[in-house]
Amino acid sequence: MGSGLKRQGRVGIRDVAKAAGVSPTTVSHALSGKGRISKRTRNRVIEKAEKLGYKPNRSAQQLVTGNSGLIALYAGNSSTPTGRLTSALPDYPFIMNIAMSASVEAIEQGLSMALSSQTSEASGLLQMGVDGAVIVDPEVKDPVNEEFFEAGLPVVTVGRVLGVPEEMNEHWVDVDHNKVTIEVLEHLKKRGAKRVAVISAPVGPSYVNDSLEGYKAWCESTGQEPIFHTLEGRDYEQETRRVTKVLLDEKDRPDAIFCHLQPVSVEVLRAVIAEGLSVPDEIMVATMSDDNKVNNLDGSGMPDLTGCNLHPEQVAREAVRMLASLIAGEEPANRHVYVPAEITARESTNRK
Amino acid sequence: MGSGLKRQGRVGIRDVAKAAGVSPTTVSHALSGKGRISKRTRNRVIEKAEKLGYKPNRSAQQLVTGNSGLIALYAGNSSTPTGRLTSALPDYPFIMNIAMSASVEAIEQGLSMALSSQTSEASGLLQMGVDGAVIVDPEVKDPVNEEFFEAGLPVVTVGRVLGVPEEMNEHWVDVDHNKVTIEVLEHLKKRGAKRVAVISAPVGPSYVNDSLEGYKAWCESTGQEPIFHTLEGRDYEQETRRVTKVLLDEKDRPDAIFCHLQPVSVEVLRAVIAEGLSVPDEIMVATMSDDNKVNNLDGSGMPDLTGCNLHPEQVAREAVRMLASLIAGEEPANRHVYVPAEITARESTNRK
DNA sequence: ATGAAAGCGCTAACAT
DNA sequence: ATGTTAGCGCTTTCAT
Repeated sequence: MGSGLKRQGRVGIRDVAKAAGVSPTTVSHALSGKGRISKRTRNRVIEKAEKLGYKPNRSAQQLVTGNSGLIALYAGNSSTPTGRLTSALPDYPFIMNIAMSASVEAIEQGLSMALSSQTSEASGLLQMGVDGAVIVDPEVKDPVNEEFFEAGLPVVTVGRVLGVPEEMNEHWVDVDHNKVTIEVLEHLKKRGAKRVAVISAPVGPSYVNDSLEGYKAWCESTGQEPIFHTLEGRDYEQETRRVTKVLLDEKDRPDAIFCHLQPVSVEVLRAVIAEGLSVPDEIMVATMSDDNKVNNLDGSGMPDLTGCNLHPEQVAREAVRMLASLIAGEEPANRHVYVPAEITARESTNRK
Repeated sequence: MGSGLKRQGRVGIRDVAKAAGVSPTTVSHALSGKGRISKRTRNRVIEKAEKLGYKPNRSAQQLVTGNSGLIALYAGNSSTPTGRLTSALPDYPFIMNIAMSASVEAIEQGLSMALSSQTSEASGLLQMGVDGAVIVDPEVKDPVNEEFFEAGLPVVTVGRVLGVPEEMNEHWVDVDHNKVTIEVLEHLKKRGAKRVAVISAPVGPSYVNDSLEGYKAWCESTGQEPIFHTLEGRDYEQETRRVTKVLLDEKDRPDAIFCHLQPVSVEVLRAVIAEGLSVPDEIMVATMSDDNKVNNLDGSGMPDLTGCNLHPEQVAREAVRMLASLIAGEEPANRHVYVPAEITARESTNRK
């Protein structure tokens, strides 16, 4: 026997049944909304259940339904270029946030969650009988997507899979990067920016496309000539310094730079200041990926960085909730969810 | 019904029993090592089980044993000073590594794992019926420790709880920071260091004590005067620059600097180079916390940083394994486990 | 609209 | 040393 000690006095479905004066079956139905039950009894049952603090025993539910109650959170290493100092930064905090929140939401949904960051682990989880998966920043070429798809297991992605038939990526949660990009651009404009340049993350994830489209549309509508560089991701720091130098040396120099990745913004900040230019007066800098634990730079001699709150916690929760629905055999309320994001203005764009 | 589709043709204990010509009970006993069974039949059963690819149904096991099969990984925010750029760095990769590995090991142990980083979440998990917890870098004052202790639930810590009676921290996994510190110091000495200074992480976690003790012992045995600064953790970058300046301005300047935290080392590297001194020829720099994804600085114009492989994956696995034993009601093989660590020499200490 | 009964896959008393 | 029996707490036919 384990340390379980047979959870003393835990209230079960029978206790609720007795208290409500009905059968266990009725309680089950009332709580799951499956059978046909009169409103009155249902409410009575629910009330009693809450009053007694009834929590269904997940093991029993899983045993009878045949589910394992386990889901995988797969955050592939795709977007984690290895071997460089700064390259680790954009991903860890974001994935940590997602993982923590997803884990909590999973618990609340009666599921538990296994993390995996490698293809082999993910396959292992499949073998172990997970009920479904959340895949963060999915890649088309990643075999994990296909494996789950072929196994017929429900998958919810965070970010869309670009370039595949819709039925292979039916369910996703995403941030409206297009919209938040435009919000940032408008903010910069309002603060007096005349020419806004963009330093983009390497192509691949859908958010890069989305943001760049937003930028192009905004340029079109405002008549500004688009100026953007897409990083290759081999060496963020070096590339960023190079690109920044190029931007600053242009005859018609941009007076605001918007970067997708937070560490890139920091490097831009460094480079701009090193060049003897003032932030935000001569150049404003903003980032899309933001981490409030990280962007507050005071004490480092650099201005706090304007960023976007992409609400990773909410993204994670929505994804897990959607997956839970799918596992329960329900059609989720929405198959596509956009989580709103908004700018967090700080010192680096506070031009007066 | 869920998508579980009643796991078709899944081999159960009865199938194994039939194949081995014994009863289900015997199979159960043979596989768990509980009852008294002859060696011969046990082996036969095990063989058949493997051949048929038998995997026990966790839900059924949990239902009957009364365990939830869920453990908590609690990595408190203690060691994560907030609000500063670099302060996020030391923790995220380490905790990510721990979390991922722990998660995988949990699965292998038939458990699943919920992440939590906040007291409230951890309490929530307790209410939800977790079977035990792994607590990373525990703090004495953290209520989470006590809550679990009082609930009588098994806890394994990663790092020791300092200053509490032994029975409140019976089970832990730790890295031998004392030993690895001395290994680094010896390495530096061998490379020609005459005076080694240490910049220590803020006090609290046991590893800080352990490493500093190692340093003091080493100083005593080599006759070097100890030179160390302990960061307060308010602003790593600024503090580090200040401390480094002080060290470099001493008349009898140290020619090697060992830091606990990787981002601190990077800042030291910057400061030393900015001061016009060469690494490793004039000053060697090394770090204790290391991340191979992060310490490889080439391309940034700075030498790769010598660090220590603290084997976070192994630490996590040991901790989960120990916890699994405790949950199963067994006395674990060891109540204290030291995971070996070793230096990873790189360019920043490669003085010829 | 509600309930009785069967059983998910496993473990653990209690025989033998 | 091995088998028999009785559930763990829940869902789900199938009656009523």
